[in-house]
Amino acid sequence: MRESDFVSGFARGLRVIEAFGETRPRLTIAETAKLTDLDRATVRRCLLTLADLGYADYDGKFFALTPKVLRLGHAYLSATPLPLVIQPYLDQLSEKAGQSASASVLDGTEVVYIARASQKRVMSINLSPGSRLPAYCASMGRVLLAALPEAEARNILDRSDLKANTPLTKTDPEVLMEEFRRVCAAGYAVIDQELELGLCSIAVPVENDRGRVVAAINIGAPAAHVPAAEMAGRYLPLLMETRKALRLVLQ
Amino acid sequence: MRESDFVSGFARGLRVIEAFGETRPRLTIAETAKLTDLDRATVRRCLLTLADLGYADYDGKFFALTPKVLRLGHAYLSATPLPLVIQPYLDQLSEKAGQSASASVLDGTEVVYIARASQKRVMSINLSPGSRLPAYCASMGRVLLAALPEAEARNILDRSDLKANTPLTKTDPEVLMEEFRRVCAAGYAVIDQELELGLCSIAVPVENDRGRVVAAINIGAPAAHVPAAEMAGRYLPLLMETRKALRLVLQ
DNA sequence: TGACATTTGTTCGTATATCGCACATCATCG
DNA sequence: CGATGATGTGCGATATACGAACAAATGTCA
Repeated sequence: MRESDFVSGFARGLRVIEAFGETRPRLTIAETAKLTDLDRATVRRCLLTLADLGYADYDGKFFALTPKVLRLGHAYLSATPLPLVIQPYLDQLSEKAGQSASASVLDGTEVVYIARASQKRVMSINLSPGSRLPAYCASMGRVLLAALPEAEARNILDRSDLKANTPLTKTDPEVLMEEFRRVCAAGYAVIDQELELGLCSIAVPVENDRGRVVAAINIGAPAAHVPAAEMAGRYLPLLMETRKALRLVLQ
Repeated sequence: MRESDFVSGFARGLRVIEAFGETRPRLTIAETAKLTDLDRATVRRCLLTLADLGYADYDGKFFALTPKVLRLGHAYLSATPLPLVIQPYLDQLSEKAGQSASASVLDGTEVVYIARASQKRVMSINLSPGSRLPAYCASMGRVLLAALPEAEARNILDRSDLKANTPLTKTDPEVLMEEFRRVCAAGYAVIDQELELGLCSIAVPVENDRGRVVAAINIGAPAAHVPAAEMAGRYLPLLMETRKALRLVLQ
Protein backbone atom coordinates (compact mmCIF):
# COMPACT_ATOMS: atom_id res chain seq x y z
CA MET A 1 0.00 0.00 0.00
CA ARG A 2 1.28 3.40 -0.92
CA GLU A 3 1.54 5.98 1.79
CA SER A 4 -0.96 8.15 -0.06
CA ASP A 5 -3.57 5.40 0.29
CA PHE A 6 -3.80 6.19 3.99
CA VAL A 7 -6.25 8.75 5.32
CA SER A 8 -4.49 9.91 8.45
CA GLY A 9 -7.36 12.21 9.41
CA PHE A 10 -9.60 9.16 9.64
CA ALA A 11 -7.04 7.18 11.63
CA ARG A 12 -6.61 10.07 14.06
CA GLY A 13 -10.37 10.28 14.53
CA LEU A 14 -10.63 6.60 15.39
CA ARG A 15 -7.89 7.03 17.98
CA VAL A 16 -9.94 9.83 19.50
CA ILE A 17 -12.97 7.56 19.82
CA GLU A 18 -10.89 4.86 21.45
CA ALA A 19 -9.56 7.39 23.97
CA PHE A 20 -12.96 7.18 25.60
CA GLY A 21 -13.54 4.01 27.52
CA GLU A 22 -12.47 2.43 30.77
CA THR A 23 -13.87 4.94 33.22
CA ARG A 24 -13.41 7.87 30.89
CA PRO A 25 -16.95 8.94 30.14
CA ARG A 26 -16.15 12.63 29.68
CA LEU A 27 -13.02 14.13 28.21
CA THR A 28 -11.84 17.67 27.56
CA ILE A 29 -9.88 18.60 24.47
CA ALA A 30 -6.60 18.74 26.35
CA GLU A 31 -7.15 15.39 28.09
CA THR A 32 -7.97 13.71 24.81
CA ALA A 33 -4.87 15.24 23.23
CA LYS A 34 -2.70 13.75 25.98
CA LEU A 35 -4.34 10.31 25.74
CA THR A 36 -4.06 10.11 21.97
CA ASP A 37 -0.75 11.92 21.68
CA LEU A 38 -2.21 14.13 18.99
CA ASP A 39 -2.08 17.88 18.62
CA ARG A 40 -4.78 19.74 20.53
CA ALA A 41 -5.99 21.52 17.44
CA THR A 42 -6.33 18.19 15.64
CA VAL A 43 -8.16 16.58 18.54
CA ARG A 44 -10.45 19.57 18.76
CA ARG A 45 -11.39 19.26 15.10
CA CYS A 46 -12.03 15.53 15.49
CA LEU A 47 -14.17 16.00 18.59
CA LEU A 48 -16.17 18.80 16.98
CA THR A 49 -16.67 16.56 13.96
CA LEU A 50 -17.92 13.76 16.21
CA ALA A 51 -20.27 16.18 17.93
CA ASP A 52 -21.50 17.55 14.62
CA LEU A 53 -22.25 14.03 13.38
CA GLY A 54 -24.05 13.15 16.61
CA TYR A 55 -21.48 10.64 17.80
CA ALA A 56 -20.62 12.87 20.76
CA ASP A 57 -22.18 15.48 23.02
CA TYR A 58 -20.42 18.72 23.87
CA ASP A 59 -21.35 21.04 26.70
CA GLY A 60 -18.67 23.60 25.93
CA LYS A 61 -16.17 21.90 28.21
CA PHE A 62 -16.57 18.11 28.14
CA PHE A 63 -17.15 15.74 25.28
CA ALA A 64 -19.03 12.46 25.86
CA LEU A 65 -19.80 9.72 23.38
CA THR A 66 -23.44 9.12 22.50
CA PRO A 67 -25.14 5.77 21.88
CA LYS A 68 -24.72 6.45 18.18
CA VAL A 69 -21.15 5.14 18.30
CA LEU A 70 -22.65 1.73 19.05
CA ARG A 71 -23.64 1.71 15.39
CA LEU A 72 -19.99 1.41 14.49
CA GLY A 73 -19.43 -1.70 16.59
CA HIS A 74 -22.85 -2.97 15.69
CA ALA A 75 -21.89 -2.80 12.05
CA TYR A 76 -19.58 -5.70 12.82
CA LEU A 77 -22.01 -7.71 14.93
CA SER A 78 -24.87 -7.43 12.46
CA ALA A 79 -22.67 -7.71 9.38
CA THR A 80 -21.04 -10.90 10.61
CA PRO A 81 -23.34 -13.90 10.45
CA LEU A 82 -21.28 -15.63 13.15
CA PRO A 83 -22.89 -14.12 16.29
CA LEU A 84 -26.38 -14.51 14.87
CA VAL A 85 -25.86 -18.14 13.90
CA ILE A 86 -24.15 -19.06 17.14
CA GLN A 87 -26.64 -17.41 19.53
CA PRO A 88 -29.41 -20.05 19.44
CA TYR A 89 -26.85 -22.86 19.89
CA LEU A 90 -25.45 -20.96 22.83
CA ASP A 91 -28.91 -20.58 24.35
CA GLN A 92 -29.49 -24.30 24.10
CA LEU A 93 -26.06 -25.09 25.47
CA SER A 94 -26.53 -22.77 28.42
CA GLU A 95 -29.92 -24.26 29.20
CA LYS A 96 -28.70 -27.86 29.07
CA ALA A 97 -25.64 -27.07 31.17
CA GLY A 98 -27.45 -24.80 33.59
CA GLN A 99 -24.49 -22.44 33.33
CA SER A 100 -23.53 -19.38 31.31
CA ALA A 101 -22.22 -20.04 27.80
CA SER A 102 -20.30 -17.64 25.59
CA ALA A 103 -18.68 -17.36 22.18
CA SER A 104 -15.68 -15.24 21.29
CA VAL A 105 -13.07 -14.53 18.66
CA LEU A 106 -9.47 -13.43 18.93
CA ASP A 107 -8.44 -9.80 18.43
CA GLY A 108 -4.77 -9.24 19.07
CA THR A 109 -3.96 -10.31 22.59
CA GLU A 110 -7.58 -10.36 23.68
CA VAL A 111 -10.69 -12.44 23.20
CA VAL A 112 -13.79 -10.48 22.24
CA TYR A 113 -17.21 -11.79 23.22
CA ILE A 114 -19.49 -11.97 20.21
CA ALA A 115 -22.44 -13.73 21.84
CA ARG A 116 -23.45 -14.86 25.29
CA ALA A 117 -26.23 -16.76 27.02
CA SER A 118 -26.10 -16.10 30.73
CA GLN A 119 -27.82 -17.88 33.55
CA LYS A 120 -29.32 -15.76 36.28
CA ARG A 121 -27.38 -16.63 39.39
CA VAL A 122 -26.20 -14.93 42.51
CA MET A 123 -22.68 -14.78 41.17
CA SER A 124 -23.04 -13.48 37.66
CA ILE A 125 -20.19 -12.30 35.50
CA ASN A 126 -20.69 -8.97 33.86
CA LEU A 127 -19.85 -9.84 30.27
CA SER A 128 -21.64 -9.04 27.06
CA PRO A 129 -20.94 -8.90 23.34
CA GLY A 130 -18.01 -6.55 22.87
CA SER A 131 -16.47 -7.34 26.24
CA ARG A 132 -12.78 -8.19 26.18
CA LEU A 133 -10.55 -10.44 28.27
CA PRO A 134 -6.82 -11.16 28.00
CA ALA A 135 -6.49 -14.31 25.87
CA TYR A 136 -3.66 -15.98 27.82
CA CYS A 137 -5.75 -16.55 30.95
CA ALA A 138 -9.21 -17.16 29.48
CA SER A 139 -10.40 -20.60 28.43
CA MET A 140 -11.54 -19.42 25.01
CA GLY A 141 -8.30 -17.52 24.60
CA ARG A 142 -6.34 -20.71 25.29
CA VAL A 143 -8.09 -22.73 22.59
CA LEU A 144 -7.88 -19.88 20.09
CA LEU A 145 -4.16 -19.40 20.75
CA ALA A 146 -3.61 -23.16 20.68
CA ALA A 147 -5.14 -23.24 17.19
CA LEU A 148 -2.51 -20.83 15.85
CA PRO A 149 0.95 -21.75 14.55
CA GLU A 150 3.35 -21.79 17.50
CA ALA A 151 5.27 -18.73 16.30
CA GLU A 152 2.11 -16.67 16.11
CA ALA A 153 0.94 -17.77 19.54
CA ARG A 154 4.31 -16.90 21.00
CA ASN A 155 4.24 -13.53 19.31
CA ILE A 156 0.89 -12.78 20.92
CA LEU A 157 2.18 -13.90 24.32
CA ASP A 158 5.16 -11.57 23.87
CA ARG A 159 2.81 -8.68 23.29
CA SER A 160 0.57 -9.65 26.23
CA ASP A 161 0.76 -8.20 29.68
CA LEU A 162 1.16 -11.52 31.51
CA LYS A 163 0.03 -10.60 34.99
CA ALA A 164 -1.20 -12.89 37.75
CA ASN A 165 -4.86 -12.03 38.27
CA THR A 166 -4.98 -14.71 40.97
CA PRO A 167 -2.37 -16.92 42.66
CA LEU A 168 -3.39 -19.62 40.16
CA THR A 169 -2.75 -17.61 36.99
CA LYS A 170 -0.12 -19.11 34.70
CA THR A 171 2.19 -16.30 33.53
CA ASP A 172 5.35 -18.07 32.35
CA PRO A 173 5.40 -18.01 28.51
CA GLU A 174 7.07 -21.44 28.40
CA VAL A 175 4.42 -22.93 30.68
CA LEU A 176 1.72 -21.34 28.55
CA MET A 177 3.21 -22.60 25.27
CA GLU A 178 3.32 -26.09 26.75
CA GLU A 179 -0.28 -25.65 27.85
CA PHE A 180 -1.23 -24.65 24.28
CA ARG A 181 0.28 -27.89 22.95
CA ARG A 182 -1.69 -29.87 25.51
CA VAL A 183 -4.89 -27.96 24.65
CA CYS A 184 -4.30 -28.49 20.94
CA ALA A 185 -3.96 -32.23 21.45
CA ALA A 186 -6.87 -32.56 23.87
CA GLY A 187 -9.20 -30.28 21.90
CA TYR A 188 -10.33 -28.30 24.91
CA ALA A 189 -9.01 -25.97 27.63
CA VAL A 190 -9.97 -25.74 31.29
CA ILE A 191 -9.26 -22.63 33.35
CA ASP A 192 -9.16 -23.04 37.10
CA GLN A 193 -9.61 -19.62 38.67
CA GLU A 194 -6.81 -18.04 36.65
CA LEU A 195 -8.89 -15.02 35.73
CA GLU A 196 -10.85 -14.56 38.91
CA LEU A 197 -10.94 -16.56 42.13
CA GLY A 198 -14.01 -18.76 42.27
CA LEU A 199 -14.49 -18.98 38.52
CA CYS A 200 -13.79 -22.02 36.36
CA SER A 201 -14.43 -22.43 32.67
CA ILE A 202 -14.00 -24.87 29.84
CA ALA A 203 -13.76 -24.02 26.14
CA VAL A 204 -13.56 -25.76 22.78
CA PRO A 205 -12.72 -24.34 19.36
CA VAL A 206 -15.44 -23.95 16.74
CA GLU A 207 -14.54 -24.74 13.15
CA ASN A 208 -16.31 -23.97 9.92
CA ASP A 209 -17.03 -26.65 7.34
CA ARG A 210 -13.55 -26.25 5.91
CA GLY A 211 -11.99 -26.99 9.28
CA ARG A 212 -10.74 -23.48 9.99
CA VAL A 213 -11.09 -22.32 13.61
CA VAL A 214 -13.39 -19.30 13.48
CA ALA A 215 -14.36 -18.88 17.14
CA ALA A 216 -14.45 -20.55 20.54
CA ILE A 217 -17.33 -21.39 22.84
CA ASN A 218 -17.17 -21.94 26.56
CA ILE A 219 -19.09 -22.70 29.71
CA GLY A 220 -18.30 -20.88 32.91
CA ALA A 221 -19.18 -22.12 36.39
CA PRO A 222 -18.52 -21.13 39.99
CA ALA A 223 -15.63 -23.19 41.39
CA ALA A 224 -17.65 -23.72 44.55
CA HIS A 225 -20.32 -25.39 42.48
CA VAL A 226 -18.20 -27.27 39.97
CA PRO A 227 -14.54 -27.99 40.77
CA ALA A 228 -12.16 -27.61 37.83
CA ALA A 229 -11.51 -31.34 37.79
CA GLU A 230 -15.16 -32.02 37.09
CA MET A 231 -15.60 -29.42 34.35
CA ALA A 232 -14.53 -31.69 31.49
CA GLY A 233 -16.60 -34.65 32.70
CA ARG A 234 -19.72 -32.56 33.10
CA TYR A 235 -19.60 -30.16 30.19
CA LEU A 236 -17.21 -31.46 27.52
CA PRO A 237 -19.83 -33.73 25.89
CA LEU A 238 -22.27 -30.82 25.64
CA LEU A 239 -19.60 -28.52 24.22
CA MET A 240 -18.48 -31.13 21.69
CA GLU A 241 -22.04 -31.67 20.59
CA THR A 242 -22.54 -27.94 20.04
CA ARG A 243 -19.21 -27.69 18.26
CA LYS A 244 -20.17 -30.49 15.90
CA ALA A 245 -23.54 -28.92 15.12
CA LEU A 246 -21.93 -25.53 14.45
CA ARG A 247 -19.34 -27.04 12.15
CA LEU A 248 -22.14 -28.16 9.87
CA VAL A 249 -23.84 -24.78 9.63
CA LEU A 250 -20.83 -22.47 9.45
CA GLN A 251 -19.62 -21.97 5.92
CA MET B 1 -18.61 25.86 14.61
CA ARG B 2 -16.51 27.04 11.73
CA GLU B 3 -16.49 24.96 8.62
CA SER B 4 -12.76 24.43 9.04
CA ASP B 5 -13.41 22.73 12.38
CA PHE B 6 -14.83 19.75 10.54
CA VAL B 7 -12.60 16.86 9.48
CA SER B 8 -14.46 15.57 6.46
CA GLY B 9 -12.00 12.73 5.96
CA PHE B 10 -12.96 11.41 9.38
CA ALA B 11 -16.67 11.81 8.68
CA ARG B 12 -16.32 9.99 5.37
CA GLY B 13 -14.51 7.14 7.11
CA LEU B 14 -17.28 6.73 9.67
CA ARG B 15 -19.82 6.57 6.85
CA VAL B 16 -17.77 3.79 5.30
CA ILE B 17 -17.86 1.79 8.56
CA GLU B 18 -21.61 2.23 8.81
CA ALA B 19 -22.02 0.97 5.25
CA PHE B 20 -21.31 -2.47 6.64
CA GLY B 21 -24.11 -4.02 8.60
CA GLU B 22 -27.47 -5.61 8.01
CA THR B 23 -26.52 -8.52 5.81
CA ARG B 24 -23.52 -6.74 4.35
CA PRO B 25 -20.59 -8.62 5.81
CA ARG B 26 -18.34 -8.17 2.79
CA LEU B 27 -18.16 -5.18 0.49
CA THR B 28 -16.12 -4.30 -2.56
CA ILE B 29 -14.81 -0.81 -3.15
CA ALA B 30 -17.44 -0.05 -5.76
CA GLU B 31 -20.31 -1.35 -3.58
CA THR B 32 -19.16 0.75 -0.67
CA ALA B 33 -18.88 3.78 -2.93
CA LYS B 34 -22.50 3.36 -4.02
CA LEU B 35 -23.74 2.82 -0.47
CA THR B 36 -21.94 5.83 0.94
CA ASP B 37 -22.31 8.02 -2.15
CA LEU B 38 -18.62 8.80 -2.03
CA ASP B 39 -16.05 8.72 -4.80
CA ARG B 40 -14.51 5.29 -5.43
CA ALA B 41 -11.01 6.64 -4.92
CA THR B 42 -12.00 8.14 -1.57
CA VAL B 43 -13.70 4.96 -0.41
CA ARG B 44 -10.70 2.95 -1.45
CA ARG B 45 -8.43 5.11 0.69
CA CYS B 46 -10.77 4.80 3.68
CA LEU B 47 -11.03 1.03 3.35
CA LEU B 48 -7.29 0.60 2.97
CA THR B 49 -6.83 2.77 6.05
CA LEU B 50 -9.26 0.57 7.98
CA ALA B 51 -7.41 -2.52 6.81
CA ASP B 52 -4.06 -1.00 7.73
CA LEU B 53 -5.29 -0.20 11.23
CA GLY B 54 -6.71 -3.70 11.67
CA TYR B 55 -10.35 -2.63 11.68
CA ALA B 56 -10.94 -4.50 8.43
CA ASP B 57 -9.67 -7.49 6.49
CA TYR B 58 -8.93 -7.33 2.78
CA ASP B 59 -8.52 -10.30 0.50
CA GLY B 60 -7.83 -8.26 -2.61
CA LYS B 61 -11.47 -8.11 -3.57
CA PHE B 62 -13.70 -7.90 -0.51
CA PHE B 63 -13.36 -5.89 2.66
CA ALA B 64 -14.86 -7.20 5.93
CA LEU B 65 -14.86 -5.59 9.36
CA THR B 66 -12.88 -7.25 12.13
CA PRO B 67 -13.84 -7.57 15.80
CA LYS B 68 -11.60 -4.59 16.46
CA VAL B 69 -14.38 -2.21 15.44
CA LEU B 70 -16.24 -3.40 18.53
CA ARG B 71 -13.73 -1.31 20.45
CA LEU B 72 -15.36 1.79 19.04
CA GLY B 73 -18.82 0.90 20.28
CA HIS B 74 -17.36 -0.54 23.43
CA ALA B 75 -15.76 2.81 24.15
CA TYR B 76 -19.28 4.04 24.76
CA LEU B 77 -20.49 1.07 26.80
CA SER B 78 -17.48 1.02 29.09
CA ALA B 79 -17.12 4.78 29.27
CA THR B 80 -20.71 5.25 30.31
CA PRO B 81 -21.38 4.18 33.88
CA LEU B 82 -25.04 3.65 33.04
CA PRO B 83 -24.90 0.10 31.60
CA LEU B 84 -22.55 -1.09 34.32
CA VAL B 85 -24.68 0.30 37.12
CA ILE B 86 -27.94 -0.92 35.66
CA GLN B 87 -26.85 -4.50 34.86
CA PRO B 88 -27.08 -6.00 38.39
CA TYR B 89 -30.48 -4.39 38.92
CA LEU B 90 -31.58 -5.84 35.62
CA ASP B 91 -30.33 -9.29 36.63
CA GLN B 92 -32.32 -9.14 39.84
CA LEU B 93 -35.38 -7.83 38.04
CA SER B 94 -35.22 -10.57 35.43
CA GLU B 95 -34.85 -13.24 38.08
CA LYS B 96 -37.77 -12.01 40.17
CA ALA B 97 -40.01 -11.62 37.14
CA GLY B 98 -38.92 -14.83 35.49
CA GLN B 99 -38.80 -12.92 32.21
CA SER B 100 -36.19 -11.07 30.17
CA ALA B 101 -35.41 -7.52 31.30
CA SER B 102 -33.64 -4.83 29.30
CA ALA B 103 -32.46 -1.24 29.51
CA SER B 104 -32.16 1.21 26.64
CA VAL B 105 -31.63 4.82 25.69
CA LEU B 106 -32.97 6.88 22.82
CA ASP B 107 -30.86 7.59 19.72
CA GLY B 108 -32.78 9.48 17.08
CA THR B 109 -35.83 7.48 16.11
CA GLU B 110 -34.54 4.28 17.68
CA VAL B 111 -34.00 2.81 21.11
CA VAL B 112 -30.57 1.29 21.68
CA TYR B 113 -30.15 -1.57 24.13
CA ILE B 114 -27.42 -0.81 26.64
CA ALA B 115 -27.94 -3.80 28.96
CA ARG B 116 -30.01 -6.94 29.02
CA ALA B 117 -30.73 -9.90 31.30
CA SER B 118 -32.38 -12.64 29.32
CA GLN B 119 -34.19 -15.70 30.50
CA LYS B 120 -33.52 -18.92 28.68
CA ARG B 121 -36.80 -19.88 27.10
CA VAL B 122 -38.00 -21.58 24.01
CA MET B 123 -39.05 -18.29 22.51
CA SER B 124 -36.11 -16.03 23.10
CA ILE B 125 -35.62 -12.67 21.48
CA ASN B 126 -32.27 -12.10 19.90
CA LEU B 127 -31.34 -8.76 21.42
CA SER B 128 -28.12 -7.61 23.01
CA PRO B 129 -26.38 -4.38 23.93
CA GLY B 130 -26.14 -2.32 20.76
CA SER B 131 -29.30 -3.75 19.24
CA ARG B 132 -31.77 -1.20 17.91
CA LEU B 133 -35.53 -1.09 17.60
CA PRO B 134 -37.82 1.63 16.25
CA ALA B 135 -38.89 3.74 19.24
CA TYR B 136 -42.51 4.32 18.24
CA CYS B 137 -43.52 0.66 18.59
CA ALA B 138 -41.29 -0.47 21.49
CA SER B 139 -42.34 -0.15 25.11
CA MET B 140 -39.10 1.55 26.14
CA GLY B 141 -39.34 3.81 23.12
CA ARG B 142 -42.83 4.88 24.19
CA VAL B 143 -41.76 5.93 27.68
CA LEU B 144 -38.64 7.67 26.37
CA LEU B 145 -40.63 9.58 23.75
CA ALA B 146 -43.34 10.34 26.31
CA ALA B 147 -40.69 11.95 28.51
CA LEU B 148 -39.77 14.46 25.79
CA PRO B 149 -41.46 17.79 25.12
CA GLU B 150 -44.37 17.19 22.73
CA ALA B 151 -42.73 19.06 19.87
CA GLU B 152 -39.62 16.92 20.07
CA ALA B 153 -41.59 13.69 20.24
CA ARG B 154 -43.60 14.74 17.21
CA ASN B 155 -40.45 15.65 15.36
CA ILE B 156 -39.08 12.17 15.99
CA LEU B 157 -42.34 10.59 14.84
CA ASP B 158 -42.15 12.66 11.66
CA ARG B 159 -38.71 11.29 10.98
CA SER B 160 -39.76 7.69 11.80
CA ASP B 161 -40.80 5.11 9.29
CA LEU B 162 -44.15 4.32 10.88
CA LYS B 163 -44.89 0.91 9.47
CA ALA B 164 -47.22 -1.76 10.81
CA ASN B 165 -45.02 -4.64 11.93
CA THR B 166 -48.16 -6.49 12.99
CA PRO B 167 -51.90 -5.84 12.61
CA LEU B 168 -51.78 -4.39 16.13
CA THR B 169 -49.09 -1.77 15.48
CA LYS B 170 -50.21 1.82 16.06
CA THR B 171 -48.93 3.95 13.15
CA ASP B 172 -51.10 7.09 13.22
CA PRO B 173 -48.99 9.96 14.62
CA GLU B 174 -52.04 11.46 16.35
CA VAL B 175 -52.88 8.15 18.02
CA LEU B 176 -49.25 7.81 19.09
CA MET B 177 -49.06 11.36 20.49
CA GLU B 178 -52.21 10.65 22.47
CA GLU B 179 -50.63 7.41 23.67
CA PHE B 180 -47.53 9.37 24.79
CA ARG B 181 -49.70 11.66 26.91
CA ARG B 182 -51.36 8.63 28.48
CA VAL B 183 -47.96 6.99 29.11
CA CYS B 184 -46.58 10.19 30.60
CA ALA B 185 -49.50 10.40 33.04
CA ALA B 186 -49.49 6.70 33.92
CA GLY B 187 -45.70 6.43 34.23
CA TYR B 188 -45.46 3.24 32.19
CA ALA B 189 -46.12 1.86 28.71
CA VAL B 190 -47.45 -1.51 27.65
CA ILE B 191 -46.93 -2.87 24.15
CA ASP B 192 -49.29 -5.56 22.98
CA GLN B 193 -47.69 -7.36 20.05
CA GLU B 194 -47.01 -4.15 18.12
CA LEU B 195 -43.45 -5.13 17.31
CA GLU B 196 -43.88 -8.84 16.82
CA LEU B 197 -46.87 -11.10 17.15
CA GLY B 198 -46.78 -13.03 20.41
CA LEU B 199 -44.63 -10.52 22.26
CA CYS B 200 -45.81 -8.17 25.00
CA SER B 201 -43.70 -5.81 27.05
CA ILE B 202 -43.99 -3.17 29.73
CA ALA B 203 -41.53 -0.33 30.36
CA VAL B 204 -40.95 2.47 32.85
CA PRO B 205 -38.60 5.45 32.61
CA VAL B 206 -35.47 5.56 34.78
CA GLU B 207 -34.52 8.92 36.25
CA ASN B 208 -31.32 10.10 37.86
CA ASP B 209 -31.29 11.80 41.25
CA ARG B 210 -32.10 15.12 39.61
CA GLY B 211 -35.22 13.68 38.04
CA ARG B 212 -33.98 13.65 34.47
CA VAL B 213 -35.00 10.62 32.40
CA VAL B 214 -31.75 8.93 31.41
CA ALA B 215 -32.96 5.51 30.23
CA ALA B 216 -35.85 3.07 30.24
CA ILE B 217 -36.14 -0.47 31.55
CA ASN B 218 -38.61 -3.09 30.48
CA ILE B 219 -39.81 -6.64 30.88
CA GLY B 220 -40.80 -8.68 27.86
CA ALA B 221 -43.02 -11.73 27.95
CA PRO B 222 -44.71 -14.07 25.48
CA ALA B 223 -48.32 -13.02 24.94
CA ALA B 224 -49.34 -16.66 25.23
CA HIS B 225 -47.89 -16.73 28.71
CA VAL B 226 -48.86 -13.27 29.92
CA PRO B 227 -51.70 -11.40 28.19
CA ALA B 228 -51.10 -7.69 27.74
CA ALA B 229 -53.86 -6.88 30.20
CA GLU B 230 -51.99 -8.69 32.95
CA MET B 231 -48.56 -7.18 32.29
CA ALA B 232 -49.06 -4.13 34.51
CA GLY B 233 -50.57 -6.11 37.36
CA ARG B 234 -47.78 -8.65 37.34
CA TYR B 235 -44.68 -6.63 36.57
CA LEU B 236 -45.33 -2.96 37.29
CA PRO B 237 -44.55 -3.26 41.02
CA LEU B 238 -41.22 -4.94 40.25
CA LEU B 239 -40.34 -2.33 37.63
CA MET B 240 -41.28 0.54 39.94
CA GLU B 241 -39.16 -0.95 42.69
CA THR B 242 -36.15 -1.20 40.36
CA ARG B 243 -36.78 2.30 39.05
CA LYS B 244 -36.82 3.69 42.58
CA ALA B 245 -33.59 1.93 43.51
CA LEU B 246 -31.85 3.16 40.36
CA ARG B 247 -32.96 6.72 40.97
CA LEU B 248 -30.98 6.69 44.19
CA VAL B 249 -27.74 5.44 42.66
CA LEU B 250 -27.71 7.33 39.35
CA GLN B 251 -26.12 10.74 39.64
C1' DT C 1 -15.40 -18.39 -29.24
C1' DG C 2 -14.46 -13.56 -30.01
C1' DA C 3 -15.57 -8.78 -30.09
C1' DC C 4 -17.80 -5.24 -27.58
C1' DA C 5 -19.87 -3.04 -23.59
C1' DT C 6 -19.81 -2.46 -18.70
C1' DT C 7 -18.08 -2.50 -14.37
C1' DT C 8 -14.32 -2.25 -11.19
C1' DG C 9 -9.84 -1.10 -9.44
C1' DT C 10 -5.86 1.95 -9.75
C1' DT C 11 -3.01 5.97 -10.83
C1' DC C 12 -2.11 10.86 -11.41
C1' DG C 13 -2.22 16.07 -11.38
C1' DT C 14 -4.09 19.74 -9.20
C1' DA C 15 -7.29 22.52 -6.46
C1' DT C 16 -8.49 22.41 -1.94
C1' DA C 17 -8.69 21.13 2.87
C1' DT C 18 -6.19 19.84 6.91
C1' DC C 19 -2.24 19.76 10.23
C1' DG C 20 0.63 21.54 13.55
C1' DC C 21 2.73 25.41 15.22
C1' DA C 22 2.75 29.87 17.35
C1' DC C 23 0.23 33.16 19.46
C1' DA C 24 -4.04 35.21 21.55
C1' DT C 25 -7.52 34.75 24.90
C1' DC C 26 -9.75 33.29 28.92
C1' DA C 27 -10.44 31.17 33.50
C1' DT C 28 -8.63 29.61 37.93
C1' DC C 29 -5.94 29.86 41.89
C1' DG C 30 -2.31 30.75 45.25
C1' DC D 1 -1.28 39.97 40.04
C1' DG D 2 1.49 36.62 37.79
C1' DA D 3 1.58 31.69 36.99
C1' DT D 4 -0.66 27.88 35.27
C1' DG D 5 -3.49 25.39 32.23
C1' DA D 6 -7.14 25.40 29.21
C1' DT D 7 -9.46 26.69 24.68
C1' DG D 8 -9.70 29.34 20.25
C1' DT D 9 -7.49 31.12 15.85
C1' DG D 10 -4.41 32.60 11.81
C1' DC D 11 -1.13 30.91 8.71
C1' DG D 12 2.29 28.41 5.94
C1' DA D 13 3.57 23.70 4.73
C1' DT D 14 1.69 19.54 3.71
C1' DA D 15 -1.70 15.97 2.84
C1' DT D 16 -6.02 14.75 0.84
C1' DA D 17 -10.12 14.61 -2.36
C1' DC D 18 -11.77 15.00 -6.68
C1' DG D 19 -12.26 13.97 -11.42
C1' DA D 20 -10.56 11.98 -15.28
C1' DA D 21 -7.97 8.71 -17.65
C1' DC D 22 -6.28 4.21 -17.83
C1' DA D 23 -6.01 -0.86 -16.89
C1' DA D 24 -8.05 -4.98 -15.72
C1' DA D 25 -11.71 -7.85 -15.00
C1' DT D 26 -16.36 -9.26 -15.95
C1' DG D 27 -20.49 -9.77 -18.48
C1' DT D 28 -23.12 -10.02 -22.95
C1' DC D 29 -24.56 -11.29 -27.28
C1' DA D 30 -24.06 -12.98 -31.89
